[in-house]
Amino acid sequence: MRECCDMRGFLSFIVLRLISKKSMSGHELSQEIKKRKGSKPSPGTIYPVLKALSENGFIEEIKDKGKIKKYRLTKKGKKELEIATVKFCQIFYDMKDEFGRRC
Amino acid sequence: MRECCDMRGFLSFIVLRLISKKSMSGHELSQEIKKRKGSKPSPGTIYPVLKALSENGFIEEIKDKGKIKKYRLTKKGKKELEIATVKFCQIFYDMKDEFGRRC
DNA sequence: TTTACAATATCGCATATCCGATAAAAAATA
DNA sequence: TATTTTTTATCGGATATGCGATATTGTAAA
Repeated sequence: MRECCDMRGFLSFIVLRLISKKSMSGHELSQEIKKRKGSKPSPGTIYPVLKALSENGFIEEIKDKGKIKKYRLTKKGKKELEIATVKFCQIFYDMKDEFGRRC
Repeated sequence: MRECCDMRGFLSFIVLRLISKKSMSGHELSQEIKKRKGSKPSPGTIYPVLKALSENGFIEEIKDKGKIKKYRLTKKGKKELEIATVKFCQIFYDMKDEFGRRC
């Protein structure tokens, strides 16, 4: 075991959540994720995730020329995020207390 | 993509959390996880996880008569859970609001 | 004791996740 | 425009995660 509870997985979920609040580029996402997780996802991690989310119609590019490509949620993506959030809350409902204590 | 955000991973974390509240057997854990996630982990999933956690000294058996083994956290396991919980809160700190709204 | 059942254990397989290296493209700067 | 830097894209490989099938073990019931 590499490390118990290294919080793998959930990267798509985190990305959807971050984008839902503010349109972001791959690079910005990487930086925000580094802030939270401590480690920055490698380019080989983040871009394939964005590609997959894109291909599945959950996010879409907004690119005005001269600027870095950013992503925003689609309608489908919003639905997906809502579903995932509900699931998350069901699974971790008792983390509420932890958050209350720690944040 | 199987499904975006299917909440894979985190099984060890969930197990540690559940056991931290109440000593449980593999079977009980499966049932509680089914309640939360909707799907029950297969025996081929849950028992290897318990074995790994055990071998790493995070949990230990309390065997009261019978074949039903229950597990409890060790001191090392408590530390590990604390570390993981802090990390979790850092990554998902803004889920606090969601919990507030939904639970 | 024999049978039936429930809980646990293990195996092989499929897929997902993530990384590092490398390349390409775009933007910024000179 | 030419050059450098930043950002994005892709590929191969390593490891993790989880499933289903099967076997084992222990318990209770017949």
